[in-house]
Amino acid sequence: MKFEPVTIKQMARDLNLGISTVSRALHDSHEISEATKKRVVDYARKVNYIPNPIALSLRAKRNRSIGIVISQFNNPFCSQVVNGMESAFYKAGYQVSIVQTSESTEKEMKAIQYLSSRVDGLLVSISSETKSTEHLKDLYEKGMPIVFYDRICRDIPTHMTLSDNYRGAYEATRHLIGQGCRKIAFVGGAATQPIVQERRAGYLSALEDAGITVEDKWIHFLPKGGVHYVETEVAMERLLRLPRDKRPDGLLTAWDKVTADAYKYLRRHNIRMPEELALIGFSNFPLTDYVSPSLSVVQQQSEKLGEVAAGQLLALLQSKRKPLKYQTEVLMPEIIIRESSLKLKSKTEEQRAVSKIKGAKKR
Amino acid sequence: MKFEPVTIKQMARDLNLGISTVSRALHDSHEISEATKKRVVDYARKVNYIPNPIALSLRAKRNRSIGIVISQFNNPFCSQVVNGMESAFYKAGYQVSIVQTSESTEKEMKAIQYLSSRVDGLLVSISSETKSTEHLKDLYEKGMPIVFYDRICRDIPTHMTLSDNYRGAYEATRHLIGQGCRKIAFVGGAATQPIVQERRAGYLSALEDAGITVEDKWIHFLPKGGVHYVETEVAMERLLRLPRDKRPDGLLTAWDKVTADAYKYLRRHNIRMPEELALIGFSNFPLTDYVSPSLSVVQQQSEKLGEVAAGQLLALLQSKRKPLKYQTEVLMPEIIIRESSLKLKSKTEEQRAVSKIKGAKKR
DNA sequence: TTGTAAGCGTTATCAA
DNA sequence: TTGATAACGCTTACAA
Repeated sequence: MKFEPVTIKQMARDLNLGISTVSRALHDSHEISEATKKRVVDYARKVNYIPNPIALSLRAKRNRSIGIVISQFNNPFCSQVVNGMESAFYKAGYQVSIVQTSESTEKEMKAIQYLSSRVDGLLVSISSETKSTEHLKDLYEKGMPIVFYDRICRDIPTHMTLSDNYRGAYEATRHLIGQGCRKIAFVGGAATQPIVQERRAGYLSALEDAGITVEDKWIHFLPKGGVHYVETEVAMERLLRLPRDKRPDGLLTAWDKVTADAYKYLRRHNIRMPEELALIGFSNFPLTDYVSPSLSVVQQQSEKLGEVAAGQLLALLQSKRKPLKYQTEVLMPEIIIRESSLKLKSKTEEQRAVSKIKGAKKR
Repeated sequence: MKFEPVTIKQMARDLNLGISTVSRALHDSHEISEATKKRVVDYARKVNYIPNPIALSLRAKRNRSIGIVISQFNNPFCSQVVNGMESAFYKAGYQVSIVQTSESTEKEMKAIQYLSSRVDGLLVSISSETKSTEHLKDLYEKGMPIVFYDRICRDIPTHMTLSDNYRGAYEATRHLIGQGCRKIAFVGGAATQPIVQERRAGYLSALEDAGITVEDKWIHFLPKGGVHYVETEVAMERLLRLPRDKRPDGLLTAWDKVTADAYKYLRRHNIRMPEELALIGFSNFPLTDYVSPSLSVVQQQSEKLGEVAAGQLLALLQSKRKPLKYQTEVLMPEIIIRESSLKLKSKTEEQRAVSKIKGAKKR
C-alpha cells in the first residue's frame, strides 16, 4: 500500500493549465484572473489537494517545525515538559515532532539524524547512555539551532534550561536532617548522568554542612538508571540489610521512577515511613499526595521548564546568527513535605534536632 | 540561525568529482574505483556529511518512518500505548514521529497534514472534539496506510485495535452491584466520544441485567472531556447533593483523568470509600495501588494495544494493495478490585447481595 | 494573465 | 570508471 497524493502537476494537466498558474492560483496571487483562480481552487478542493510538505521543505529549506528529543516517553516529568514546549510552539505556529530515545545512544543518534533537515530546530535532552556528543556538536556547528533542557550537554555552547538539581537535593537532605535523620541514604539513577551527580553533590554538601559523615554504603546508583523495579529493589535490600548501627533512617531518591519504586518497596515490605525510614524523592508523578503515607517530593517545574526552553529555541530560530551570549535558565524545584518524611511536628523541634549535631556549619 | 548542511554537490565540487560519482561512492557501488571510494568516504566523514532525508523522501516517496497521532501526551494510558508502538517499529527499522492533538480538531487536521508525505503510515486515535473525518478518509483513499487505535473511526474501513470498553464497564458495574451498590452513578469524559458511549452502554446493560432502574441524574458527561479538575468537581458535587434516597452509593468513572480527579475530590471532601461511595474507574495511572484507600480500576492493556496496532500498520505497509478484509482487534481490560470499591469480604456475601435484587436477569 | 525553466538534494539512467 | 541529466513536487524569476 502506498500513498499517492494529488500533485500540482496532475491538477495542471487535468485543468489544461500551466503548473505555475495552478501554484499561483492556490496562493491567491494577484496576477491570476479570478475565473482561473476559482477553477483551480474548486478543483483542488474537489480532489482534496494537500501540498506536499516534503517538497516545500526541500525548496524553502524551512520546515516550520521543530523536533523534541525526549528520553523516556512514559515518564510524567518528561511528558509535562513536552506539554509546556508543545503549547509554546503551537502558539508560534510551529509543528512539533517528538522522538524518543529510550536512553539509548544508538536511538538518539538515529533520532537526531532523522530530524536533521526535517525540522528547523531541536530541543534535546541527552540520553543517559550517551557519552560522546560529536553528532550534536557537528550539527550545531553547521547552524542547527539546538537548545538543551533537563539533561544538558556542557560541550556545546548554546542556551539551556534545567532544574537546580543541586539545590533540590541539598534542601531535601537538609529537611531529612531537620527531621532528626542522621543516617541518610541516597539512591540515584544512572551514575553517568550529570543530573544525578549534581543531586548527589547537593546531598553530600548538605550532610557535610551538617557535620555528618557519609558512609559509602549509603550511596547507590543503578546501572540501567532504574528503568526496572528490580534495580531499585536490589539497592533497597542492600540498604536495609546493613547492620543496625549503619542502617539508614532517611532516604533521598534522585530519580522519578526510583522514587516510585522505592516507595513501592517500602510499602510491600511493611516498612513504616517515616518512623523506620523517612523518604523524600525527586518525583513529578501524579497522585503522590494521595498515596498513604503521602509522599514527600522534590518536584520540578516541568511545564515551566518546557516553556522556557521553547522560548530559548524560538529566540535562536528568529535570530540571524549564532548569539554571542548564551543563557542558562535554572529553575528551582519545589520541596513538598508530606507524611513519608515528616517526623517532627514543629519548627522548634526541628531546630533542636539539627542543633544536636556537633560540628555542623552555620549557613 | 539556519542549518546549512554539507551536500553531495558541495563535496563533489571540493573533490573535483561528478555528483553521481560521489553518490555512488557513498553507496559503495561496484562501478567506482576503490581509490575514489576511499577519497569520497573519508572526505564525507571528515565534513560529517548527513544525507538530506527530505531529499531522499522526495525522490524515493518512501520515508521509513511512521507517524503517531496521539490525543493527550500527558496521559499514562497514551504514553504506554505509544511505548508499545515505538518498540515494535524500532524493531522493524522505522523511525517514529509523534504529534499531539490535545483533543482539538484543528490541531488534529494540522498534525495529519504535517505528517502526510512525511511518513509511510499513520497510527491514529481520533481527538474527542472531532466530528468529521473527511480529512482522514481522503488520505486513506489516496492510499495512505492508516490504523486506528483506541478511539477508532468506523467510517473508514481499515484495521483497528481497541479495548473492550463495553465489557470493561459492564464488569466494573457488575462488581459494584455485587458489592451491594444499588444507586450507581456514571461520570464519563466527553459525551461525543464513542468509547465513552460504549462504556456507558456497558454500564447501562449491567444495571438492566440486574434489574436496577437508572436515574438520569446519575449520569454525567464532561463537556471538555474532563481535562480540568473543575469539570469532575462539578459533576461530583451534583451527584453528592442529590437527596438522600437518590444519592449514589457507587460510582464508575469512565476516563483516566476523571477517575483520578474523582478520587481526589472524594479524598479532599473526606468522603469515605467504599462505605459512603464505592469507586471504580478506568485508569492506567501508576501508583493507584498505593493510594489510600487503594483504587479499584479498569485497566487497559495499553502496551499490548500499542503493539497490536503497530503490527497491523506494519502489515499494511508491507502489503501491495488494500487488503480485502480488515481486522478489528479487541483487548479485554483487566478489572482490578481494590479497597475503594470492596465492601464485602466473601464471594457468598456477594452472591447474597446480588440475589436480593428482584427482576435480575440470569447471565 | 499565463507558461517555461531553474533549483532545492538526491538517485538512476544513459552516455562517454 | 566516471559524468551529465532527468526526475521527485514545489515556488519563483523571467519570458511570452
